[in-house]
Amino acid sequence: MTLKFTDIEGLAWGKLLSVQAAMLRRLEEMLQTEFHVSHGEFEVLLRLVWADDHRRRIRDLADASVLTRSGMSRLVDRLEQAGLVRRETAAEDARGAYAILTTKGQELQAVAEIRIVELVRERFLSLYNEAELQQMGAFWTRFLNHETEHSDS
Amino acid sequence: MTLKFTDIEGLAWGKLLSVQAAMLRRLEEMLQTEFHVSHGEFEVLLRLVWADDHRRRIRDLADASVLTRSGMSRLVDRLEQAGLVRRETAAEDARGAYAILTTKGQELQAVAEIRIVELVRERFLSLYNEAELQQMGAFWTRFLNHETEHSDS
DNA sequence: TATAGATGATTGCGCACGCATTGTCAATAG
DNA sequence: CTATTGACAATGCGTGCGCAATCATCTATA
Repeated sequence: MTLKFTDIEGLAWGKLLSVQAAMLRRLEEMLQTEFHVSHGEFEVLLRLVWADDHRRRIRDLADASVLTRSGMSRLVDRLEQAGLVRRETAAEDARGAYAILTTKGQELQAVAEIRIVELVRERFLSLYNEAELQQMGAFWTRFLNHETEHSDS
Repeated sequence: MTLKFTDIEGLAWGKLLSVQAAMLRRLEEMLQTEFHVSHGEFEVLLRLVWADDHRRRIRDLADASVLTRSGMSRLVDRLEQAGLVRRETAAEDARGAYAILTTKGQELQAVAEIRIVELVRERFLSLYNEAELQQMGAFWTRFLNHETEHSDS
């Protein structure tokens, strides 16, 4: 057990950071210039599209993201301001609030997703064949399973 | 060319985001609690360790990072405040300034790096064998080469 | 040499975030 | 039924960042 990364480790780990930084920068830029939403905001729209009735509790949205509840509360503020989402206090638990996708939000999400798929395919996925993509997926699944098993912090 | 990701694409791309988010959260937390520096601040210390004379221009540090010049200027402010770095105006170009590692900064970097290697090995690298790590490295190298070729934006 | 334009670092301003707190409500115990 | 405890969302405050403007300096051109 040495104190520095080996060359192989340095490539596998260090460059992983660069890859995702490069891709996220591009995505952020595209979403901002074409749709005036941040990547985080788009992710919320996407989760609402996936959800039953196009609605999710603020708490759940926060837990599923990198943000805290307060951060998510304000992110929903901005989406509401932009008319992409509306709020509704929960019928079954008056403490909670739902964020609900509006028609406008749904439309924006659909178009933005098409552009994202285009961009990710063009700059990332197209560099690998089917078998390689499958292998990557297997790598990540292994990591995420291990993560949820060991420490659900 | 369909409008949505295939399952394989969704794994290879979507989960990549989760993997690196999970790892970065852990690293941030460790660096903050054990060494009171952010991940970005540590990265600057690391670059200074690598540099000749342990000194780099603020401009170069910014370009090599995700930050703008102004952001890097303030990051160096904080490192200076903490006594990990000192500033010096450049002899060869009086517009510029160097950030220079202090002994204290060098010591902190050395210890922190050991912990980072430990953590990354324990939670990520240890899940894969040598061949798999090599393959990952090849994947990332392919991406980064393609990226620098095509659009140096 | 004089001057226009480019470049490096810094700073004012606004924004998004986390932390800690508050207000509201639900659930459980007595 | 009441009191205590815990959970959800919202908000005040502090912080780190980008953008744009500024100041100092370098470089290129006439």
